[in-house]
Amino acid sequence: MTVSTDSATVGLSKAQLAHQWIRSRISDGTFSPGYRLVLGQIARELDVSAVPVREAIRLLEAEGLVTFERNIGAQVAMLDATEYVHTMQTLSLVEGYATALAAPVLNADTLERARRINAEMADCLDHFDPASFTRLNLEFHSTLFEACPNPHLLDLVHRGWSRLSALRDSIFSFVPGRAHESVAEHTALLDLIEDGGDPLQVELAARNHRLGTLDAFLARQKAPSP
Amino acid sequence: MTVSTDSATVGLSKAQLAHQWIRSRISDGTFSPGYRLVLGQIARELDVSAVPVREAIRLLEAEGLVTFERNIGAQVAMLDATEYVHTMQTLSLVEGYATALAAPVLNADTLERARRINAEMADCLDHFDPASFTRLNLEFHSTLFEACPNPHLLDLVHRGWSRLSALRDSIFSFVPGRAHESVAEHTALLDLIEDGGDPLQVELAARNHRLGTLDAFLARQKAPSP
DNA sequence: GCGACGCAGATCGTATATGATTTGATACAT
DNA sequence: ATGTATCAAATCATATACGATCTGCGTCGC
Repeated sequence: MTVSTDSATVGLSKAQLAHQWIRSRISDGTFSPGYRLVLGQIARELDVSAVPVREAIRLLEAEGLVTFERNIGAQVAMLDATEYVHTMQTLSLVEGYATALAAPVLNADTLERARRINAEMADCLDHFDPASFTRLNLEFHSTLFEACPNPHLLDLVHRGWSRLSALRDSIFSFVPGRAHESVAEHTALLDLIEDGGDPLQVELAARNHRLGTLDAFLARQKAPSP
Repeated sequence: MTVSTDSATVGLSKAQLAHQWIRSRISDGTFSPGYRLVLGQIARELDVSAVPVREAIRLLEAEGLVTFERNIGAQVAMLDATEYVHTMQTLSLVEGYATALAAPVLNADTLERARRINAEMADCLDHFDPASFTRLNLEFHSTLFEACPNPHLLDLVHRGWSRLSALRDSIFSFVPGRAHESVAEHTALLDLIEDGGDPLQVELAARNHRLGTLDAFLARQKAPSP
């Protein structure tokens, strides 16, 4: 979706290549939280020198995906429960607003596509396919917020999702009860947008939908499956 | 406030030094929008090699303060009216929420300090001192949002202000009428917080206060001083 | 006169080499 | 046995050198 990493790499500097490559590895779970990123090691693997790799890692640090200490090294950010809460809180905020800004410019086709994606999500619940459900969930929300006319905001939304995907194997997990609720809220949100609902109402609906997922996680933390 | 740049520079890498140095130059207006940043030139001035300077510039690019093109060079971001709108919109959002999250943990001393700062701002209006007014405005808002317990959100707020300060000489300007309104809204916001107002109410008050400044700017754009 | 070609300067991009810092292990003294 | 000093390996940090790319200008052919 965002970048195919191996297809359209023409014109990119090696530093940018390394940046995307490492980010993909973090997103797909090859480098899980806590994994140590050694400059020389990655440089050899990508067949480049250490300088561009260093630059890539510093950029990832700025994005919050890795931590870095002078003369020590870098490692994929350890995203504990607190970090998860902060990230979800921020993402709920910016995505909610982005969705509200995007709502007025969404056409019927796009909304119809969102409904189809949501229907697929419901199917995933029937067949118990959490992986597809998670993938489709991003697809659903993307369909809405990608139309946001404010590029800064959109960038923040992307970064938020990027962080979340980095920890999908460590903390985040599929909560069946919440998932059903989620699908229903998607429908409600689409209805609200289609009816040309008040922007603030759309914003809060989108925000609270995401915060609901956070709450479900927190409730699950307190009382692990008995 | 954020960094003194020349005082506590111990333990920082040269790349970090360059990063802060360039950022300060952008913030204080030495490098105004459009200014061309030449690697070798800056490297000579700071008496370091080009590599750390390059890293610093790439980080500034990621922050949105400079634009960068392969084999061409970097320049301080040209922040036109559209960019200003997007930045203000995003900042209003994140700062509003950060303020709402911070509100419950503000103590009486802090609120009292905010009131004093606001009183000083009113004085600046009487003596027509736009520069101090602008400085105090940041100080006022910092007093409130710095207590925000979500570090990601706080970082976004800082970045927003950083961007704004970068263009203070090009677009942003002091609008006397709006400034009076601003002081009044500050008081209303403090009252709301002190009364333990509903978080959403605090958020929207803080947000709309900032958006009001944006609106004043837009109105001024359409109808320049007659 | 006008457009295409090509050269020179400027600037970025990266590889290589060297220095600085940290870490961990080992040996020694108490 | 424990604590400390010392050394070697690993790793980051940066300077230097060289290569790649772009820009602007001058020249040549038409």
